Amino acid sequence: MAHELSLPDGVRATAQRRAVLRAVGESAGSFTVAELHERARRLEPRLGLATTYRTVELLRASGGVHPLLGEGRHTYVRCRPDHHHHLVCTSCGGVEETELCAAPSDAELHRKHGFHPAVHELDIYGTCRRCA
Amino acid sequence: MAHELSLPDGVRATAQRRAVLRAVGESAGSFTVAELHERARRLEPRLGLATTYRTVELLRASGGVHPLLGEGRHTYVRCRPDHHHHLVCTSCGGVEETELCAAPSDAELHRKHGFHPAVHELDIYGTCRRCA
DNA sequence: CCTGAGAATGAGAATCGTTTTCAGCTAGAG
DNA sequence: CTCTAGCTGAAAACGATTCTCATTCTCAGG
Repeated sequence: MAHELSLPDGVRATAQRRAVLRAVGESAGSFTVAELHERARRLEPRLGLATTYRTVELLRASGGVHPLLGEGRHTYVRCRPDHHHHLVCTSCGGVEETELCAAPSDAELHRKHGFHPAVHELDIYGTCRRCA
Repeated sequence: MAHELSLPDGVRATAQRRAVLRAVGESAGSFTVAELHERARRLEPRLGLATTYRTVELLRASGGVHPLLGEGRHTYVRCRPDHHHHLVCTSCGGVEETELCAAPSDAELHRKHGFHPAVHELDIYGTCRRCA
């Protein structure tokens, strides 16, 4: 369960960044940057909002978090390094990961559309077990 | 090819809304609201930015456009009413639609996760024929 | 263990996209 | 044609994100 998040190579390990990393690791579902900031601030009160944004962007670029298509506000979820997609509950806002994936094959996309896929994002919206 | 976009029932057909509709219809790939506003303004110079936002929201709610997970700014693509997904070229920004779809089955999602899927969004990012 | 270079930081200003406000305008039912 | 609820533009307000810059801190190399 506890895949450890880590910073990309070549960036410095500061107390602030560690606090943001831990806060992401402790997060259950989706979160906004402001929520993350508030949570990480309990671990490191000197953490500023700007640094939280900067760290989230680092994590996004290195695949540690994934942005969701939210209504209005931007939310993120923590990501595992392996392939997976998200089950977003429209009732409670919770996000589950699933390894289930059945995207069209690269070959089929290329044959039908001349398209070379690189990555795909599949977010499934619905109702989770708890809210059913 | 030319599925006609239309306004939801019960809203008035004003010159401004018609201009936005035409601008969406003419759009090739993805677009931001600001770009759409600029384009629609050529058809109807008295169109304000706020109305463009309001009309895009109308279209989004009625399924005429679909928001994309962009880097930074929010972009939209025009949508057909039937089921489809998007092939987004990360090189030229063009968006193609595809009817190819292979999301995990409702039954499997329910069995493995207790999740009741309602809708899903699959956006495939890569390189289009032209940019290959 | 020091030290220095430059990476990272917080606070707050600036910026950007989006929504709201409100007084005036207009589509369209009757 | 008339009347009214719905729609509008302009500008202000708003919230999220980025930038600026003086200061602090990390850590590679002595």
